Amino acid sequence: MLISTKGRYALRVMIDLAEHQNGDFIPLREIVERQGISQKYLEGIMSQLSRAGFVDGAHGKGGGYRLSAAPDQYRAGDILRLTEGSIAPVTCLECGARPCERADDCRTRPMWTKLDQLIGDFLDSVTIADLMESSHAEDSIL
Amino acid sequence: MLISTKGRYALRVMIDLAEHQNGDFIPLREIVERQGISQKYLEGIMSQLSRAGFVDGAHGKGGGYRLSAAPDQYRAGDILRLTEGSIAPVTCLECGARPCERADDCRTRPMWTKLDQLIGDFLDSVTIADLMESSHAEDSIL
DNA sequence: CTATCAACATACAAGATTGGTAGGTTTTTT
DNA sequence: AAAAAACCTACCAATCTTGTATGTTGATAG
Repeated sequence: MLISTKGRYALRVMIDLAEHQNGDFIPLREIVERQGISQKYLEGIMSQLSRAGFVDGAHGKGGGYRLSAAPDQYRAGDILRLTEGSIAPVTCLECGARPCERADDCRTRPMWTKLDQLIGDFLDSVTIADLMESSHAEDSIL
Repeated sequence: MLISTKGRYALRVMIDLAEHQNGDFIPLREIVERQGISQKYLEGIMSQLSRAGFVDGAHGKGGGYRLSAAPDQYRAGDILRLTEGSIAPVTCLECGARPCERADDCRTRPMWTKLDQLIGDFLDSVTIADLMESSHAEDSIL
């Protein structure tokens, strides 16, 4: 498994925020009701999205979260890279991994590199706007 | 991480067997020396490859392992599916996963399905022959 | 100024996965 | 009988996953 619930939940929350955006802040409680996700678990994820600037959070009554940009400005790949830490298919390609001493004559490395690009390029080609209910274009990438 | 050491080691062993095949059985000890992998750990992986019929194993002196087919008959995807159990990027797409009750209006499912196909098709397009040292074709897929 | 709402923070934990190790048994050849 | 090598089972420590529990901080309404 490449993508855990953390990344999948993050995407679903971003889509939910996009589909229900009206300028106001949306309290997490509402999202949790619609999506059926543990609120406490989501709080941690939201905190990450908030610190990264993907969403704005507001305290107190009338508070909640809202997107900080238009839905088509968010690439699924970026949201997943943030919440998953890495979306590399093998640990040797993870950002910050100490280089494998066998890398130079590793027969499989070119394959992993290509797969990594394939995955990254695809997930970067999908935006939150592409994932919204309203998005049913004929030329959809999905 | 999609592919653990188990799958990566399995691939490396298969490539090693392909590059050193001469009709004889190759003892695991030799492979371990060349690849720098824990022998005891590898034994478990070899047992899986053997049961699946990907390699032939022979006991006793002069024994060891050898490929049961030509290198171009092995798809990387098949070896990884066997050793990893699944190469689906998300648990909801794993073979045998109980269907998600939200699947029908899941906004992200089409994306995961497409990603799953992308990964599977790519890994099925690569054979052990493609990964051998001798393989340096101009039209290489890698 | 206080009650309430909601984000934000930290600690804990059960269960699964990862990446092995330890110790032995079976089969084949010499 | 001895050696080589596959094969088998059990165990283990560390990490990741998917949360729960228990708060604290900040904003707003009355």
